[in-house]
Amino acid sequence: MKLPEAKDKFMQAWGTLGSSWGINRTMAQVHALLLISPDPLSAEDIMEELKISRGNANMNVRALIDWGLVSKTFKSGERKEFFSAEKDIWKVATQVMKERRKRELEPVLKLLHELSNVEGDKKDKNIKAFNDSINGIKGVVSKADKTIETIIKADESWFVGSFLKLMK
Amino acid sequence: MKLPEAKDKFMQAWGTLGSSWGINRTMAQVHALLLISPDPLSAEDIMEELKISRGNANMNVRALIDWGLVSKTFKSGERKEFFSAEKDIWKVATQVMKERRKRELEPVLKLLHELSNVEGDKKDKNIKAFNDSINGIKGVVSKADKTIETIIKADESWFVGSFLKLMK
DNA sequence: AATAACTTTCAAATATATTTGAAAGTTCAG
DNA sequence: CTGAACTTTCAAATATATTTGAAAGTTATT
Repeated sequence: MKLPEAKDKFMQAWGTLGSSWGINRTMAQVHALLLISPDPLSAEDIMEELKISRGNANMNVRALIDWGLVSKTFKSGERKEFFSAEKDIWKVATQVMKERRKRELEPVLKLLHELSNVEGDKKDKNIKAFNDSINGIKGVVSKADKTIETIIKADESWFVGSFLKLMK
Repeated sequence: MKLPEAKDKFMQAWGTLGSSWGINRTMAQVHALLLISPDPLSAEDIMEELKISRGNANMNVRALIDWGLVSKTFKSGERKEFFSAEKDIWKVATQVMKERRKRELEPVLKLLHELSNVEGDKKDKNIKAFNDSINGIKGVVSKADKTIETIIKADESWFVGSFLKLMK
């Protein structure tokens, strides 16, 4: 397969994967494009490669910066901004985990805590079923939360090298 | 907080969480409803509780069955179907991981493999950047894939009890 | 201070995803 | 069989999310 075709398939696939994980398709495609570019790209480059408007390019690049996956760079003598993506995929993965943990897991945990004890007769089977569910979910969600925290703090070599051995 | 309010907040939150993880909001709400119901519910019950149409209720219940999270049950003397959700949250979590792995991770891995070696001069920096990206991603994705596989095979007590200790 | 080179914003347009509801399909009791 | 009780389907309607592009904003240069 030639490079242009491969690039295209990759950006497509990254976009699809992103959108099934709650990340806007175009944002994921911009990310893919920057990931495989050896040099930083300008807004124009992005608009052109992905055939998207200036506004769209701008918004999605901002979002990626907000997620900590992309940063601005400057070329001497050029006034416009260039963008480049973090190339270390392990860092990308931990950064995404960190953000999603903060944005989604933490609020859910907070709510689950609030829902932990409803008023009323603990013998009522509706109340009992509810409390049991909430507690079960709370257990698994907070375990997942702590696991992610540990993974984020661990370094790549640990993950790559030891994880599977430890799990045996 | 009283039960009806708590139920409502929970179904709401589960719906929101679902939709940021690529699961249709209503499907997640139906799931939440069944999770906290001590007894199986009929299509009518679901329609009424969530104020959704028959078709919608039917489609989402089917999808949940398809995901292995909900099953049909019957009441003697009743002709209609009742539905109940798997109550063990650990099983729910592993089931979801299993499905997403199959539906999303595996196809991406297959593609990454195909993209692994593009034709052309390995010294060309565009080709080099592309190959490096793809290989890096392939490494992390397949590691994640294997990790999920291991977690799925492990049992709950392992996860709950030993995971954090092992990670230290 | 005026202009040029750029970036940001956001209301309107478009595209995508979900929901509805009525018709068609199925199953079962009589 | 037939009709009643139920489930499924799917085209059209609705709701939600994304995209556009032109105007407004910003910043550097002369």
